[in-house]
Amino acid sequence: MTDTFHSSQPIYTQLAERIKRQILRGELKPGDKLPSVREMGIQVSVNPNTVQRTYRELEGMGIVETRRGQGTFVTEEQEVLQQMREELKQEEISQFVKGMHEMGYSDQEIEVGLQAFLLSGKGTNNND
Amino acid sequence: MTDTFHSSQPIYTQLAERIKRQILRGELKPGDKLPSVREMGIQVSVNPNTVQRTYRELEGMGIVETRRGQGTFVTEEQEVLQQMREELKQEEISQFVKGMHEMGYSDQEIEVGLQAFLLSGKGTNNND
Amino acid sequence: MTDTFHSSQPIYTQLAERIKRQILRGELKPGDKLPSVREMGIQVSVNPNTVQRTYRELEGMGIVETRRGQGTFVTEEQEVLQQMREELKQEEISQFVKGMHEMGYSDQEIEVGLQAFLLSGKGTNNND
Amino acid sequence: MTDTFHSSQPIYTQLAERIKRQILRGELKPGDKLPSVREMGIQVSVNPNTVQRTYRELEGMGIVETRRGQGTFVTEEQEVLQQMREELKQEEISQFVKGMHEMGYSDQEIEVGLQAFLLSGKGTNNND
DNA sequence: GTGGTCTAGACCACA
DNA sequence: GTGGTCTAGACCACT
Repeated sequence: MTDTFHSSQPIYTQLAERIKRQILRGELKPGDKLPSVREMGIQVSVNPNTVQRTYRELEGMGIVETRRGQGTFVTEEQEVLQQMREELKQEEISQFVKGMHEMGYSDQEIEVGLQAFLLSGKGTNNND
Repeated sequence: MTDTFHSSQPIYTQLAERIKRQILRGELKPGDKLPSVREMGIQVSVNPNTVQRTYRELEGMGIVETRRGQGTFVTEEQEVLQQMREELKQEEISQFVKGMHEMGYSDQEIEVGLQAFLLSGKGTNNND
Repeated sequence: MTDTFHSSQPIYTQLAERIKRQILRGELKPGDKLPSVREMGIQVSVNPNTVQRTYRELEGMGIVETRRGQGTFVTEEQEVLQQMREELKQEEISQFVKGMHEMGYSDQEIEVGLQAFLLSGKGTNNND
Repeated sequence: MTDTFHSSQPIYTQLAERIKRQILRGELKPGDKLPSVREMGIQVSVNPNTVQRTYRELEGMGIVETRRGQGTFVTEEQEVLQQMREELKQEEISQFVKGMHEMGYSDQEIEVGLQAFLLSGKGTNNND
């Protein structure tokens, strides 16, 4: 995770997405402390101000909570996390479809292709 | 397009994928000349030898043709390009599903989510 | 086997041919391990990268299989080896005829000469 | 032609063969002067004594003639050259067949393969 | 100019 | 150890 950022989205948005994914992946659990803005700035080689902005955004969504003098923590409110999970799913799907469209695949190709792939069992994660 | 390469895949593979996508997107059309190995090497800031390996790989798949002293060109054989299109679709879907699984989404969530998204018309590309 | 390479063909091609011949001669049997790229590089006094390209080429033809950290092995797939045998026969014949033409022998001289030679029994390998 | 010698045959034999081929190819014509033993020794990077021996052998076969103080010349006697042509044909065929046998090809495979090749017209030298 | 080959040398991943 | 990748730099062949 020492990469830099690539897409045309603002960096703070990308960083927020990345943190959301880490939460979903379980790399960050409810109640966990996020790295300090300075620390995170170094880790992802980004200006601490940008990290600050990211944390503010996430706080606005209720995903993290800032406690003065202690740091920033992943919320323990399941409801919020659940909602985030749903929203991120939408975003991922949206991005995926957009990318496929750009490469000229039709909605039908995408849907049929996905179904075929899932049925073929190449994914093997039928539940979680 | 001055980025560098990121995943753990070899550069020549990533570059090949990128070129395939450019063909699908229509940024490179059948018969078009690709940048020379040296030129492309500068563009993506890798060694010309690495670019050449990419071109050789693509040539092996029949996607490009090289003409000594002239350059490397996108094939005009529709059949080959068609096959590439299918293969790339599979790859994209596979990567997408893999990523979703990593974030804890089940096959069903993915499929239902996709269908809902497509039906909602947010994609608006029903054909191409 | 300490010779170097001579014709105007690229070294990696000549080395591949040499290995194919060794397989046909039975000096290398299906399942046998080839010398490591470095070892072979020393044996034939070429750069290990050149040897690797040879191995990669042979792997592309299905003639050898490489196992990371273990080495490169002659395939055990008889079908592939059989096909290789046929192709190499064509190549040998082609080269022979080409050489004879260069020395001014006509097709007829070649064919009649060969038949006479085989009938005379000087070869004594009517079967194998 | 700056190569060295490779097979297990004595060098003077190989050199003699090479010169015979040059005559057949027309690179050396009847009456032409061969390089001096010293000169030839340098050209093929071989000891002049070895060249001397080669010339002696060729002279024994009547293929070249040595004229004191002038040098060594290709004979102008067509009969001798004709005979050499026949003998060389035999040798070439013999070597070819021997090589094919070593790789496990049967007489029949060789003959059928040759006929097929000549008929396919890939050689295109039906006369000379 | 173009692609093609080869080398020397470095570093990585797998076992 | 093994193969795999990548670089830098050289030289060749084609046009």
